[in-house]
Amino acid sequence: MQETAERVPRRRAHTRARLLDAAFRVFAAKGFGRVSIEEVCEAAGYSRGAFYSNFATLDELFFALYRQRADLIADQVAGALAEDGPGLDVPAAVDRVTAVLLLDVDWLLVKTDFLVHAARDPVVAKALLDHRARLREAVADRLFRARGHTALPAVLGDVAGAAHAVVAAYDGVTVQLLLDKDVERARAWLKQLLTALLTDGGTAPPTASTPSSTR
Amino acid sequence: MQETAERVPRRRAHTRARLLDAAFRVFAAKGFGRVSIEEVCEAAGYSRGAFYSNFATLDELFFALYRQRADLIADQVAGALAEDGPGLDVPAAVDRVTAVLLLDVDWLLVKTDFLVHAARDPVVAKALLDHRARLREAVADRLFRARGHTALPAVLGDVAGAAHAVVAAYDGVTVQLLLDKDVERARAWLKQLLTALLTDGGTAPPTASTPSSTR
DNA sequence: CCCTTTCGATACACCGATGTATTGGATACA
DNA sequence: TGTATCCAATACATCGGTGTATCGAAAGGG
Repeated sequence: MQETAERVPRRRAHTRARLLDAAFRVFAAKGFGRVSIEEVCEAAGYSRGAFYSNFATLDELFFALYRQRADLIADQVAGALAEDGPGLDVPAAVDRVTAVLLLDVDWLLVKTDFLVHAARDPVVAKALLDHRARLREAVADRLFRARGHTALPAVLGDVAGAAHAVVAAYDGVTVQLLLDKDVERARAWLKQLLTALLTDGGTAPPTASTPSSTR
Repeated sequence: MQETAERVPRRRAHTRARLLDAAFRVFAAKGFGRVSIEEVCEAAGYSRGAFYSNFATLDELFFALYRQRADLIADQVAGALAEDGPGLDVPAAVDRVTAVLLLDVDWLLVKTDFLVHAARDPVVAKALLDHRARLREAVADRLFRARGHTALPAVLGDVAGAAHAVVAAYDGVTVQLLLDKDVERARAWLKQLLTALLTDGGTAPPTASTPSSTR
């Protein structure tokens, strides 16, 4: 509790924010399924009264938490994608995006928990699908603007198909990262995958050696 | 309890098997985090005594369950990969493998639950990484045997790199499948992705139209 | 066919978490 | 400053799940 002289505009908002932050930490550490309301409150420095005053259920808090962080990430990605002119090179954009996407393993943990949760609740699934669609559209727009500078492989179909592939690659790399916790390797690997997907054939192995065999 | 006259060699094995089957159903339906020991026992038609006689904890059962099913799938995949001669075409193998891999959404649900579980327990993570490594090796062997018939894109590096990419693609498609539950689409999409990854550039868009834009 | 061993059912004691109802103190507004 | 409102803390009743200890019955071996 080290908020020195932090002005509180309306304490409700403050409480809510602290609960969300605490929830993130606790969820990341133990997983949604193994967390009790009490634990979240304790981590936030509140009693259960505060929780029930702000949320009806743990699920509701989880949903709010996901929405908050996901929107934040989406903005960062959009920013990274818009960062350069209309038609510049894809590899640079790939670099910036991978830097943003694979930053925080804790977020990936929470995100995957949320996926598992969404997979069993159609309403939540809808929300997640919407979020993913927005991300894909941002990617597709970017690819569309870069089209002509870098030709896409025909196998993927149109630009939307390529965007789909980008997201799939991201998800795939995430899984491996969750297990080996090697962020740098994951980032290099994602770059390589995206390069393989977005450029034609054996054009340019940019740098990095293959993420080795065994691991 | 309709086991008519089923001979029981040693009932312990039978009980264990039924518990595992029940666990699979219950885990798939509600998610590991939301399942109690009692629920599993009830679904299996046993009392908690049977459970504690066979397992020490729910985690242990979950681990056993994963191992059982994962080995089974691994065998099926190995079979699908070995099915044709030394150097035949990759696309055919891709078809057979996707048919095996994306068969059962329930299994994907349980598998993802297990991933989330493993991501927070190094011992379990190790087991899962080993299993994935075995799968990758099977794929790599197959690709190695096909090498020369179908050239791999240079961006992926060696055969092991390509195998890595195959698994990543599988994982990526799985995520989308868990949300939209559209197995056919997922299968088509995985084929397309693998084709894009394993063949050079704009060779041959085999059939299927791109999995559409918006969804 | 009996006797031993093994396995699963039942009963019990024990938390830990939940949700609600109530209370006291802070906050905003006049 | 006084007052009405809002919000989080506390107390309480309850429930579902856990693990253990005990018991009865089925299996298997002689």
